[in-house]
Amino acid sequence: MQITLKDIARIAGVAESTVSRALNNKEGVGEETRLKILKIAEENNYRPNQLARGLAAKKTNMIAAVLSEMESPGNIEIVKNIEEAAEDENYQLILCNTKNDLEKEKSYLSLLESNQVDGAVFIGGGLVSSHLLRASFSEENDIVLVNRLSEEHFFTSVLTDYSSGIYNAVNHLFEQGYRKISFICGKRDNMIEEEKASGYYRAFQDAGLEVKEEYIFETESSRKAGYDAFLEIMNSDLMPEAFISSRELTTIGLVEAIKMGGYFIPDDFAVVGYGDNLLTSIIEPPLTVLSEPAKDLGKKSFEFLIKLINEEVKEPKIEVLTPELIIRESSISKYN
Amino acid sequence: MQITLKDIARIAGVAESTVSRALNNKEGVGEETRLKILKIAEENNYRPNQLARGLAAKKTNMIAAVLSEMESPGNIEIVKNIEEAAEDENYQLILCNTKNDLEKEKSYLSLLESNQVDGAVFIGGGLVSSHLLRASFSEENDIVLVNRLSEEHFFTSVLTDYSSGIYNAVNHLFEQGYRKISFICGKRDNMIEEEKASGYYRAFQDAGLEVKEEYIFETESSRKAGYDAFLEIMNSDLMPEAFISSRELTTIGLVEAIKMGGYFIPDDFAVVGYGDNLLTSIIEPPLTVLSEPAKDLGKKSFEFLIKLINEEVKEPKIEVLTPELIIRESSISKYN
DNA sequence: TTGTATGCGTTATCAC
DNA sequence: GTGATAACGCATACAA
Repeated sequence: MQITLKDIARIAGVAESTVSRALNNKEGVGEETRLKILKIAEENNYRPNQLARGLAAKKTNMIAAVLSEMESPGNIEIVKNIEEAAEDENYQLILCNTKNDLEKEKSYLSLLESNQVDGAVFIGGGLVSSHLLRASFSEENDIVLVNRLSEEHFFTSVLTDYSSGIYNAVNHLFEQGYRKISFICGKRDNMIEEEKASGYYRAFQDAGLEVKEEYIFETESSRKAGYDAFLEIMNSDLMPEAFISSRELTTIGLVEAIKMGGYFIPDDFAVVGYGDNLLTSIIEPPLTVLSEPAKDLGKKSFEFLIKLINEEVKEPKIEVLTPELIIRESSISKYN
Repeated sequence: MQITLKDIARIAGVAESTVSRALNNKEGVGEETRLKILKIAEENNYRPNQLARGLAAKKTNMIAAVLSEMESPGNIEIVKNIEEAAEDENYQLILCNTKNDLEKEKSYLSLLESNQVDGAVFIGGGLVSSHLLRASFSEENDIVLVNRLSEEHFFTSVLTDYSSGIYNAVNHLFEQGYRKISFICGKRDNMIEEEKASGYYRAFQDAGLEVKEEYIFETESSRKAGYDAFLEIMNSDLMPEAFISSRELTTIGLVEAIKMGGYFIPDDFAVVGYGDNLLTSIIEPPLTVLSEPAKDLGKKSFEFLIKLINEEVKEPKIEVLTPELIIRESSISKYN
């Protein structure tokens, strides 16, 4: 059995409250007794029971990272950075994977409601569900959103400015001389995907060009969807010169399909993908990508969450980070 | 404020213990009262406080996944599978990243000792530290090791049979006609790396061939280390025909270096790498790899942990899973 | 079947 | 500076 605070009190011949104060570096305990208590605790390898502590203090020093999916390297990267930041502040991180299942999300939300965690950061996923919305209305639930939008209600959020990201990507392709640019994005009832699309439109508009709707493909977010999208396009009579893929997994599938079809990048098709990870940098040819600011997304979101928990801020804050366009071979025109 | 069990008892006009029983589906509560209680709980969105529950029942339904590093996709994959298995059993998972820092590992160990988690699975990392050893001697700490070895003491473990994995890899290369096979592994004071090396030796021995020590390179586990290893080899006068890289990151670096040097795989050098992930399957050419049984590593380790927690087993069990050799283009000899 | 009482390990509020 | 003592929210042994 672990040694408890009560045991230490008994050994030291003092009251539990004194031990508690000494161990927590609170004032009101003589230097001599403090030292004695610390020594006993050390010798007996005392570990405060976090449950009891959390119960009494109404604070667990745990937060939940609720992921919409664990497939994309980008999300993992964000979690990694949250974990790092959390560790610095002595917070533990509970990993939750909803797989885009609202029921699961709902159940993870109860971590907050049952006071098991002090706060939660939701990473990715569709428009906020009613559960989330409802939870956030209770002042006690501290929630931060990463790369996730809400319609009616403001959450403290850290977002990627996908619109300007795509805008830059399109312009880059324009500069390379490409005009027939196919855009592979997600279903546009998803606000984030709609935002990406807006960047596409805006770029064409600003260049005085007209968008041809046929060049926009809405697909699921998966490797296979990216692969299939290319096949479908090849079966049509549009012959794009370039592709922009707005998500990590579809980017991979798209590139696979192009290569599998015996085509060359960028000679036959230029490609701008999404996500700066091992894969996109190593694949042949190295891919021009929009690089998600994963590090800052992680750090910032945790920072916001801590401020919410500590009640240093009241109104929701929103920070928007711009993805960086990392230009590699896949989008460089040979006619340039 | 969240509604508590006491509140429900008051509303229902019964004792707290009755409410507790009803809510936990325990016997000894009338059907009528049970229904009434359940209804009240439902209406008020009651969430049991997990801290209080854990404190009283000495069980938190949380486990820790302690990762030696979060860089390798394989480890992430294992965590993902643990999370999945855990969710099925209604366990939460705390994510801990030690970055191979023993001090951090030690601090995460206190999660166990402070009863914040019911058990922990340690994924990867060097020989078990004394802290781990000590912790495991206390019967109360339920620990499972994944891909990690211990010298003196048996832990419940799920291991990858690296030795036979490498053995098979070497034999595969033999069959392809390669004899000068360079082996890039980790420092061999790490038992797992030593085990991998043993597979290399064994394969040569069984084939009646002699191992040339110069062909074995011990490096760090990183992309850069793999890259540098190739450069170093090119600067020597050994001209290997094939490479076996025993870790994910070095595999990637190695392939990069080969391509960067203007060489072709497998024409100039055959390659067998480690880790079946997006990258190794998509890279050009697709890599022959030893595929880590990540799914089973995850499932099995959680399964073991649960049995330890539930005290269904007493003595440590060890399960050894064999990595699968996935043969792709990178190791197929053109002279075959 | 139901209620009472106690304990889980800590923090916090009082007195002294 | 220190010590009782009451919470925190729930589970459980025992009594009724």
